[in-house]
Amino acid sequence: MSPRKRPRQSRSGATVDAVLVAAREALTRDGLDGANVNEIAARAGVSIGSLYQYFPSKEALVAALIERHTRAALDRLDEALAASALEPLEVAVSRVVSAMVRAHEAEEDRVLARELDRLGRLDEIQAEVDARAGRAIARFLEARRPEVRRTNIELASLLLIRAVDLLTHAVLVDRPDVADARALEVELTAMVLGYLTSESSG
Amino acid sequence: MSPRKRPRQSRSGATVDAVLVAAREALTRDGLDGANVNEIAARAGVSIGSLYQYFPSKEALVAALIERHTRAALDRLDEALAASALEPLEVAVSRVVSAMVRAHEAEEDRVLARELDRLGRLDEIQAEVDARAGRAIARFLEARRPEVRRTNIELASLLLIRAVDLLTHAVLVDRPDVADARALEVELTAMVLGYLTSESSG
Amino acid sequence: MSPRKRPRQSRSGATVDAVLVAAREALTRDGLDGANVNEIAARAGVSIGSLYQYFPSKEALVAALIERHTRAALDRLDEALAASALEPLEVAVSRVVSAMVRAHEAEEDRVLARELDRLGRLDEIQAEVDARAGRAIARFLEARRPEVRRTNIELASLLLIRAVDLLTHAVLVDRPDVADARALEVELTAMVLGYLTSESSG
Amino acid sequence: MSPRKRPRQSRSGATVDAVLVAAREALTRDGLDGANVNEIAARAGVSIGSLYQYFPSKEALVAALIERHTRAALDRLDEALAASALEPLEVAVSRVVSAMVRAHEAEEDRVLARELDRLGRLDEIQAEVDARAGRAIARFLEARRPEVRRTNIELASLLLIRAVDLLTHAVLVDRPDVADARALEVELTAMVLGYLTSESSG
DNA sequence: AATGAATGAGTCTTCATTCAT
DNA sequence: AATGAATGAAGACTCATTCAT
Repeated sequence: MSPRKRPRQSRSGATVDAVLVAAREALTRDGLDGANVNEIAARAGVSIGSLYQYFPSKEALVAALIERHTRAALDRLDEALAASALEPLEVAVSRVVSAMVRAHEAEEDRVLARELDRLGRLDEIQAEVDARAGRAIARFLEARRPEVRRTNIELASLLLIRAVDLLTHAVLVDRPDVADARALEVELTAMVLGYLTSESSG
Repeated sequence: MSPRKRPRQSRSGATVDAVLVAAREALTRDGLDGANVNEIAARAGVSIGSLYQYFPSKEALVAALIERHTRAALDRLDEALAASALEPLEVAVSRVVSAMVRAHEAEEDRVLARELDRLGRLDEIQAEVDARAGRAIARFLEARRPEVRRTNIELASLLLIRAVDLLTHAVLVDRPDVADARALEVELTAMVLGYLTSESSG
Repeated sequence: MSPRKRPRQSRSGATVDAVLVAAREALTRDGLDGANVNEIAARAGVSIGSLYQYFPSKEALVAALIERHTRAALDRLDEALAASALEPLEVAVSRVVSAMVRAHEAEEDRVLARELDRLGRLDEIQAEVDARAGRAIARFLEARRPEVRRTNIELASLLLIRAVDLLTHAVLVDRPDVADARALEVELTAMVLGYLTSESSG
Repeated sequence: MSPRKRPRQSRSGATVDAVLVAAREALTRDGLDGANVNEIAARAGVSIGSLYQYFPSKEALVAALIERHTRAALDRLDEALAASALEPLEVAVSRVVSAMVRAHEAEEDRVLARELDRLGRLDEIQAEVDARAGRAIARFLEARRPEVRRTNIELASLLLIRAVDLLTHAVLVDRPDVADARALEVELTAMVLGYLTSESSG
């Protein structure tokens, strides 16, 4: 299920990279089902046989793609959280939101992730990502109490992660006419702060 | 794109309905590309020929499905907004959020809509829905000033619509272990209220 | 195999005619296989059920079409032959050639006939037509001996019928840029006369 | 329209040939629409996937067939014309007619070409063939003046090409009972000679 | 290790024909 | 007699994957 072999030679590394680049392009353009493995191989300048040497199935190829990019996004989140540990809440939230919005400049990831929803495979990766991001955000929220008034930290973490992620996509990709990244950051920061500091009426 | 013919005999209505039901199930389960038109017909207890008599392509079938359910959701939103016109902001937001969360009981719609993103066709439907929902929410927000402090009403409307919609899906469908509809409503209400009443720091 | 019923009422006659007209148009435009019986019925303003009441199969429909138009062409040939019985050979040939070229103004017939080659059904009609036209031409040639020097009258008749027919089509339909009907008649007359009066060198 | 890829391994040549042979048979027997690509592949002992690797559509397959055989016929015509350049007209015509009649031993070509009339694609091939053959015949006729009395050389060339071609088909394929190739050659030679040397009465 | 030819199950769609109303 | 809804066999084409070279 994981790539059949770890690249051992620079040639292999180059091959794997070329395939991944071509695959990202194809997946982003044509979607999960629309993408054509033979075409990906051709665009990568690699024979279909070689591609299957490194990725034993289409699914494995896509999983590798997701994994690579998701981890990068997670690292950025961790960084932003660490960097703003000592800042006031407003500043910290603003920074983290900004980092997440900026991550969408590598927008293909989102498209890919959305495509992948249907692949059982993703669930594993997604679950791991959720867990790691959730833990990081949760730790942040706990540390900010009682300024942060939310009580269900797990739920709050999930909502925040998803809200920033999905809304960034919804605006920057689907409705770029309505706002740019800067305006979006302001609003999202307001939303997150408002949410964190408002009283539960449940 | 639209049904090929209007049913004129009583048989046809039943045929169309059976197809739509089977299609919804299949699309929700297998996605746009995964769904098999022949299988849909079979499950509907209808010949493939009959299916194509009413829906001249797979795309038309899905579009019909989306349209039907999207309009229903819009109607529910309008109702909730009208019903809470005289209520305090907290109550009104709570009601509207609740209505939108409940709309997700017909959750397939969202899955379908997501599938349809790749079909140019949807853009028309989606754009119309956005416009209508956006206008309704915008009117609501304007009427609540200055209690509502957001200034970019168009952007705020879009974010609210999407936030409630996408987060409901993210929780109830993807992570039902984290919260139920009731808990979700509380949090979303907090988020929306917090967002609407917090100060812009942009 | 022949139309299921003879039209007995004026309504039926009108129905049959409407179908035949629509069928001719469709066949000419789309070819034998391309033509769509359901569409023919629709264009004729007749239900598909009614169409099948009068023509029990697509084949029967096409056969009826061919038959009707082929007989008309044959009649024109007979006429031309009769009318020029007392004329000198040059004049007679010119007239007959002219009549056959003009017959192509109802050009659909040729397209139809060509399409029909593949239908076993046509063989019967075509054979009958060949026989009748062949006999008429043969009689004409026999009567013109010894000015007409051809000895294999059956073969000569077949060649003449086909030559005029096929070449008229080849020029007027496929290469209308090369010559018009008038120029074509001159050449065909020369060809036929040259052929009839040249010596066999076999 | 042209083969999708050039065969690079020895296997492929065999595949392409096998497909072409099976296709010719099927097309000749069932016509353009009647022929079944899956069946052609099966008969060729080749997977349907392989067939589509070399011929990306049914149309491309037929076009390849036509092209291959049409060019061969053209070459035979050129040869015959060159070989009889110094002969008396009677001999030259007899030779050329004979060559063209013999070309119909690969008779399927004509059937195929007729089928292809409806495919726009053929027009290109056919136009090129017409032009090349027309030029060759025209040159021949010009060189034989004033023994050849025709004045509209372009028209005469077209008529001769088509007459020999179409009549050969009409007799040898449709009515083999009426004459064999030898008898046909005699008559066609008489027709062509008679046509070329008779006076225009236009 | 790489190549790319070959495979064939799977899918959408069409259309001649039937038959209940 | 007419209608038109329903039928379903059939066929063109795609693409993930295998394997001989």
